[in-house]
Amino acid sequence: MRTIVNQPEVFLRQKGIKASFQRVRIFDYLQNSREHPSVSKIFEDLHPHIPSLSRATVYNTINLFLEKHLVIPVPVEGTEARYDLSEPIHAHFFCTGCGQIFDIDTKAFPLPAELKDFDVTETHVLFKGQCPQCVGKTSS
Amino acid sequence: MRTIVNQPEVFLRQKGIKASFQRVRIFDYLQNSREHPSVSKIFEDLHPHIPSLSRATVYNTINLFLEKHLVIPVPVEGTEARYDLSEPIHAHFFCTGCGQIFDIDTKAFPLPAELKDFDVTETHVLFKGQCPQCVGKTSS
DNA sequence: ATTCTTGCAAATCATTTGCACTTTA
DNA sequence: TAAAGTGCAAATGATTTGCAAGAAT
Repeated sequence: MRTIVNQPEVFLRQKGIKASFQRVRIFDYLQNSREHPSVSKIFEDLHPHIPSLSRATVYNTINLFLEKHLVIPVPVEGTEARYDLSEPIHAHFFCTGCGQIFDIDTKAFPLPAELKDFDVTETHVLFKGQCPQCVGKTSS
Repeated sequence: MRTIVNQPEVFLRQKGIKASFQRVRIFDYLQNSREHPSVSKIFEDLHPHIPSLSRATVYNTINLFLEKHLVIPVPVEGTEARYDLSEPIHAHFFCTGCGQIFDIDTKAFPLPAELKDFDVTETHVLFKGQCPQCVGKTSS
């Protein structure tokens, strides 16, 4: 269960990020989105409400959030990067039918013995297939 | 442990793929590579030996191999796709220091109950961090 | 006033496409 | 010789960069 930050400006400052209008809006968007959005999606959804917003600013902001570890890239292959707020370990399910990415609760993955000399900082588990809404539909 | 195909032309035909010179070379390259290479890497390594080779052919071939399920994309974020020959389930470790991707043997990941109505066709486990060679070095 | 942020446009990089030429069954 | 494969160059799409103008401290 995600913890919603209700004072994003304070939260951003604590992370060493100056809380500009655009950054707060993008952070709010990420908090309220469950779709692990791409930069394009963020831009297209916010642009109508912030007409002056530029794609470059969304890229700048996401890259800043990445540096400060507020967001992580969801490791799905494909041409467009998708992002998620950093959270305790959880898995993702990527639907090859509709492209949605679902959060899946899961216990921590037991670390294989092979990795004992590695410094493991992140674990990602990705399932792929069809979600219940897509299972019925043709898949040709 | 990977099974090496020593008659790639026969193998490709069995998969319904016409065994052109370039395709056999690219398949051989994938078999002998342990680096989960990108298209650029494949191209740059083969080009000196096959001067006529074109990047487009490498893309065509990889896309064909993907269709025929000979290779799978390794789901790491980043701007360049990386590929692996299809294999029984295993995990990957991505080193944020040197960019190497290691194969890690692992038991099948137990399917979370949440996914009972999903059609799960693939499971990917990705660990990230620093490999033993990079752990010592500065990380600023 | 200095520093950081934004927004535009141009640049870059990965990937795809269109098409003419070559290979091969 | 028809069908499929290759290679080049141009097109597309995502992302980054350079820079001038704007906002914040």
